[in-house]
Amino acid sequence: MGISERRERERERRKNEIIDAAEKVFFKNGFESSSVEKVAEVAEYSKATLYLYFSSKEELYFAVCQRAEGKLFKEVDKAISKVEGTFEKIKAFLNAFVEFQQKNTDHFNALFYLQTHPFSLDPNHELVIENRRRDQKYLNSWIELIDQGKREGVIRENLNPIHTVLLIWMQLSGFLKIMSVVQPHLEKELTCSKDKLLEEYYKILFHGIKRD
Amino acid sequence: MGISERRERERERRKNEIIDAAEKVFFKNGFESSSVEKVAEVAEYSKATLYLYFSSKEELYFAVCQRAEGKLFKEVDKAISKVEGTFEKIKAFLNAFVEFQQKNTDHFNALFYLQTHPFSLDPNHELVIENRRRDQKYLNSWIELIDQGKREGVIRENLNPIHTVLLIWMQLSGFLKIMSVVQPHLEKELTCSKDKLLEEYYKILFHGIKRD
DNA sequence: CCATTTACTGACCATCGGTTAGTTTTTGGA
DNA sequence: TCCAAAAACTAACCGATGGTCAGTAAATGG
Repeated sequence: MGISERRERERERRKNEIIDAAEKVFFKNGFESSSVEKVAEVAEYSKATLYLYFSSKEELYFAVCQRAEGKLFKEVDKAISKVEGTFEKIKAFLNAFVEFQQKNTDHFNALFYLQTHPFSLDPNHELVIENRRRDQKYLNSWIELIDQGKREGVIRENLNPIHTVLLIWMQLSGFLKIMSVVQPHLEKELTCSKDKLLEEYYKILFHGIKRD
Repeated sequence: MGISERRERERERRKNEIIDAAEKVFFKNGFESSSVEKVAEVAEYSKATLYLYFSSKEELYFAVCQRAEGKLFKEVDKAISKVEGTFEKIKAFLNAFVEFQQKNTDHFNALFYLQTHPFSLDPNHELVIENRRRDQKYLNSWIELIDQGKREGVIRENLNPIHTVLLIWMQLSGFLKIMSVVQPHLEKELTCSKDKLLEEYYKILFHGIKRD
């Protein structure tokens, strides 16, 4: 049937247009302060129609975040592929992440909010499963990188690659999020710039994982 | 006037009872999913009465968090005072923090939510100023500790104490929060326990800041 | 030509944060 | 003892919001 396929395609396109609208609204006001009504207005549909495409406000937000994550992964991949060597790749990874947070603060905050906010989405939801699979795949490539670093002898032998990757991820997201919250206050009251702090972070991290 | 003082005292006591009730409700359901109506019900007042004591839901939440932070600081202080030596104190600090998160997950999550969620509380509000002063004081005592470690020669010379303290704080809160979110998933899909991960974190951090 | 499916929406509901207008209780001076 | 002012409290309300439902209009396909 050619017609039903065209219909499916158009439905997908409309869905994407709704995500476009949702992105604008959510990025501007955050999850809590955005209303489905407003998203519908920007998408030029009625609110009831949005609920034909997304079953809840959370699902809509999740779709926006998934797209943002795709963008992040893509940019990080690009940055990594430009350099050679385990340590250079780790550095490129960190730098790309920081740059992403600086240049796409909206995307980053949305992703962080999703990760730390207890959403009540069904774990068996198609989108959620797909997302988990992608995250897992990405994580594995990082574990592989650290493992390679160990084999090359540039990373300390007594470090577990899985732990190391998870820790870097945890530290980095904690760093970036808190930076985005306290940055202005920081520079005034502690005379402490973001760049200096980041530099110090690299220093401690690299010293912590590098082989003597 | 003895009467007006007694009145003030009773007002303060009622305020505390409301915070007791708010704590129960907020800890059980989180900020978003708790309603002021529900807090009022538990406190055995009408909702309108709560607004005579707290000017918004956020202010009420802030009061709950301030109490939680007091508890955290107290426990951390207790743990530190038991040991001697800079590195031992840092270890005690980290352990106390982790233990607090494990034993008082509700308190910890409330504090983290407050820190990362953009609340619209007046920065000149009495409670907010008092809180900032306490945080600052606490931070300073930590900076002093790291500085002492440097003078003693157990911490690397090229590390800035302010940066180091902030980084430890950022890393730790990122670590604990993500742990509290992904812990079940982690153990199943990555065969990676919290304790092992924490151990690895200590390893990397200490290796990163310790003098060779 | 018509029954079914698809796409869509206005009007509605329940809940929630916050306000208002008003009642009851406590007080302190005459 | 009386009474006006202040303090403590609340029922009823408001506007906004996430989500639902009954129903319309158009495309589809036999």
